[in-house]
Amino acid sequence: MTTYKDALQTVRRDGVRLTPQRLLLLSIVANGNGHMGVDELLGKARESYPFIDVSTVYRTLHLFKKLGVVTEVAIGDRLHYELTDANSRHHHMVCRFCGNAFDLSPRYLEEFSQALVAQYGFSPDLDHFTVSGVCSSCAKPCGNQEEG
Amino acid sequence: MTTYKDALQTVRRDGVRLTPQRLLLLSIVANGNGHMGVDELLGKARESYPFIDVSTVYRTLHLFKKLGVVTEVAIGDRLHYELTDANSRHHHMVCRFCGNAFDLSPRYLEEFSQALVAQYGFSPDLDHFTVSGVCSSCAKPCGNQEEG
DNA sequence: ATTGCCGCTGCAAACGTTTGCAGCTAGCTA
DNA sequence: TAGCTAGCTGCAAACGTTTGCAGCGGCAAT
Repeated sequence: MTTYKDALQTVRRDGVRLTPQRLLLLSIVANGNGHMGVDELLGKARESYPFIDVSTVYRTLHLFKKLGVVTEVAIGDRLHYELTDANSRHHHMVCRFCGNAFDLSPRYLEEFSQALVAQYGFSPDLDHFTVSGVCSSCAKPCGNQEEG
Repeated sequence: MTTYKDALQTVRRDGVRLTPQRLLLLSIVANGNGHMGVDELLGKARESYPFIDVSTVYRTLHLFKKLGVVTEVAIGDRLHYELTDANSRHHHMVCRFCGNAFDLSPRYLEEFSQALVAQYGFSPDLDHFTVSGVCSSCAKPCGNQEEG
């Protein structure tokens, strides 16, 4: 699992600088459980460096996303950020009742993707795909409480 | 094509009132080309009724969406609104280069959906699905200009 | 070690969207 | 037709995110 060190190297490219703020944010994303929003990241960052600004967090996350170092995952209305791990690429299924996220194997999307290319000549971006729905637990008759 | 009249009836449900503002916005969405953002809707609405407020547009669109009368389609960063037409349900493929939206037959998603239910017991919400990617025109060697 | 360049930061203002509130009005009742 | 009530509107302020700007600081050349 070399993703964090790979990420560091990636950030150094093209005159992009590895500043303390960026190191801090990268380590927070890397050590986080993988599903942190901007608020959480800012809060954690301020524990180490209280002067960091919200705009720096946004700018840094956008940069990391552009560099492919972090992945932005839309869960409900919120955007979450996690370290991109090319070796264990996966997608998400998010339950709209309980909010839990489940991993989804890429194989189902591969079929879908191939069909689109063949039929329409359209190459879908399916690197980080999230689909909303209802999970098996919440689908049970007694379990479907919204936002449980 | 009875969608507009159906929509009017739907809006009357549950003590929800049919105000001039709502009628106006509904007719604009219904007569629009199907891909209008909040700005455009507000502008069009103000041609008929200059005093209408942005917040009313947002609130009305959210209401219509909740009632299932309009469909919210994410195209790039923008949200577009179109009248829901249950009889011609379709999905969208949006090209990230030229921004054009293409209709996608639901059959490909049905296979995908069935696989998810069978494999994970997860029922995806695929009523209004939008996938980003690159269209056949922009995939040609000379055609891939961003935001063309 | 000093200099200069250029990318990054924090601040503050701008932007798009949401929310609280007081007054207004659609639609019901008589 | 008149009156009532609950839902709706416009306003303004709040919120989360983005952008412009002046100054700071890392890096490379000297």
